Amino acid sequence: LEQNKRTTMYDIAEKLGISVVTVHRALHNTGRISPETKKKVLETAEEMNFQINRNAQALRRSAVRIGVILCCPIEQFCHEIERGVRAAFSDLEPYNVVHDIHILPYTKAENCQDEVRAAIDALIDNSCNAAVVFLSGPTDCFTDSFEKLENAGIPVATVVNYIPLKNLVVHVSADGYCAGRMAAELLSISCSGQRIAILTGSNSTYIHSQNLNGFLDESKKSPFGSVDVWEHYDDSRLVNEKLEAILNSEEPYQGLYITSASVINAFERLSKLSPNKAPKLVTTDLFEENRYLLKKGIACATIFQDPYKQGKTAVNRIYRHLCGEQLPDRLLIPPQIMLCSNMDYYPAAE
Amino acid sequence: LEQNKRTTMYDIAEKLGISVVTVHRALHNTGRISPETKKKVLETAEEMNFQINRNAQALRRSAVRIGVILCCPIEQFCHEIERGVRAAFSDLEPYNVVHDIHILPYTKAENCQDEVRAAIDALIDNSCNAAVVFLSGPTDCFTDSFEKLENAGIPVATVVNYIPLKNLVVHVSADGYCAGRMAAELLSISCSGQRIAILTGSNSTYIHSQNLNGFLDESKKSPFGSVDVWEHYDDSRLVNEKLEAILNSEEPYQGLYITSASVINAFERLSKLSPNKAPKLVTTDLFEENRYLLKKGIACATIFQDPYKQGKTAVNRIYRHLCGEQLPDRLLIPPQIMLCSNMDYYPAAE
DNA sequence: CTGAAAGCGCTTACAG
DNA sequence: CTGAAAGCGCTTACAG
Repeated sequence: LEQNKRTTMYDIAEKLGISVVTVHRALHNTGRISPETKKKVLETAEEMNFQINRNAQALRRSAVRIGVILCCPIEQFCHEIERGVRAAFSDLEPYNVVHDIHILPYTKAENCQDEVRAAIDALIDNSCNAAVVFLSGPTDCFTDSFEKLENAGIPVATVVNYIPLKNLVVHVSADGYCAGRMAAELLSISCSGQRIAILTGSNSTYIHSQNLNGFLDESKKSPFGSVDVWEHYDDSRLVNEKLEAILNSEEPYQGLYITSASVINAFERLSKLSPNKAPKLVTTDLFEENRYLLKKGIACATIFQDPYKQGKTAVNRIYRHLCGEQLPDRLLIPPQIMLCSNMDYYPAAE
Repeated sequence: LEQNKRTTMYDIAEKLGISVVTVHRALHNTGRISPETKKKVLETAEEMNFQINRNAQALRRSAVRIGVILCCPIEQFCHEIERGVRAAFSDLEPYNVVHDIHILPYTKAENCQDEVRAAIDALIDNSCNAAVVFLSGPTDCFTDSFEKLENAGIPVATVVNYIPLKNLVVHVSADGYCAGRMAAELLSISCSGQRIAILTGSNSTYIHSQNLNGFLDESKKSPFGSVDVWEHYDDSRLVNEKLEAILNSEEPYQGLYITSASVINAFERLSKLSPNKAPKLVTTDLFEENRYLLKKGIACATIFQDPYKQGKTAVNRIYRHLCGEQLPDRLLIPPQIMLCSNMDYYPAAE
């Protein structure tokens, strides 16, 4: 049937009396081409409602290689990112996409530096068509390696932590501000007008400050009696010290919001709490520890930032970029509220 | 580089000294082929880790036409399903997929019957390669039309409501049982040991009974003082009558769970409630009415069943089925908890 | 600045 | 039961 017929590059070429190669050059803005020809092609493409056939495109261009570098101190978190990344590649496998995954052990910071550099070199040597990068901690020390990536013309997607790169195509992360607001709103259901404690890393860490700002802004809407912020600077001893202080406060807290992965460090103490007497507890992410606390009724909810989806989305986006799609350069993954009754759906199986 | 090379059907053919056509027949279980040849091909494919190149496959087979029939009395809900369906098609457009969408006005039941039959005929006449179907109400009257679909060999995906069809490939729906559990768990945070009312359609409707069973099962874990079920049989006058009775109950209710779309009918009354005095309210889905109630603090949460995602997933699944992927025949979309602070993320923009 | 030709890996008639 | 040939719509050298 006629209606099944889509416009192809041949149709455009025929209409203008030029070759398909010229059409290709006009559409992809590549090689030398006269401005008038280009203009005519683009107009005609628009007019004939041309949409490139990605099957043909991907078939011709043959295998696409995407490199991935993950380096993160929180093992469970890193593992979920990796699972998401692998799931994306598994979906893309039939489309002739190959991958090059480097999971770097996060031991001493110095060790890691060498390995990050080596991994970046490997991506370039293997002539990857694109890269997905997740690095923890400061990245100033990698400027030389990043420059190599840029010079090799390899487009990059960052996950979780933003890195300012010239060839950055998209940054995928959780919406930490929204997560903080959700925690506050959730606690406000049962703790309106009461005393709240927040146990957090440090206000100078981007994601923690986002959580905190979200929480405080939301608190203005339906005020608590007070909101006290306890920082532990990601020091596991301080985590437990501050937690103890919160639990033994003379004026007791009715609600407690724990940001970041510090639940892992605080787990032993938290697991001994009794569900009915302890403050209403809202945690962050979905580590094994949080699952246990939810099942026991010690935590009433956790704000899940879906690292699986972050990893999966990053790979997907960079692939679609390689296909020529125009997409936004920033993508926020909405946090989700996990209770006991829905947590088995996450992390996603598919 | 050698490592970039994937096994193709030619590689298998060459290895076995047969033609690529025979390999194709073996892999797709089509046409006449000797059992030994077939066995050898399948073994070799496995051994050489053959994965079909879907780009080449889709390119050769040219345009795929997917038909969609939606018929539902709740306009906002139907609209979201449609948006999801269109989003899926928009993603698939570069892959040479065309669509045939029939949104049927849900007026009198009899009217709708004719239109459903006409739409099914249209799908067959246009030689659609697959269909996505969402029908409300009883479907016994359509057996003749369904048979035509079956005889035409058109694979079908159902959304929201299950229909028993021989050519059903996948059914996509929300997990209503989980939604009910989530509502109970959410209310248990602030209403443990207190009196709860559930306003629901009818226990004989599948989705309502799922919500209810989930709620009651979850209640066993952390018991409420009592849980009373009020049925309104989807009669808008009864909705308001029962709601009034709940709100004016001599022994007041501290929590209220409203299943299904009855919030739309109950909206006028609900919107007049004062946030602090009314029972803690948990609603279902994310209609304009729910958004308003969340913003005003009248509802504390709503359990979102993501019709957008249901529609989108259904189209995606049936397409992947056409590509030859083996996928589960049932897909439950996990419900999500919407508060004021995260509702702007839904329905998904992308 | 432009074009002719080959080929990516499949599937679909058609012939035997 | 099996195979030779054409072609889906692009992109990539190569030649001019």
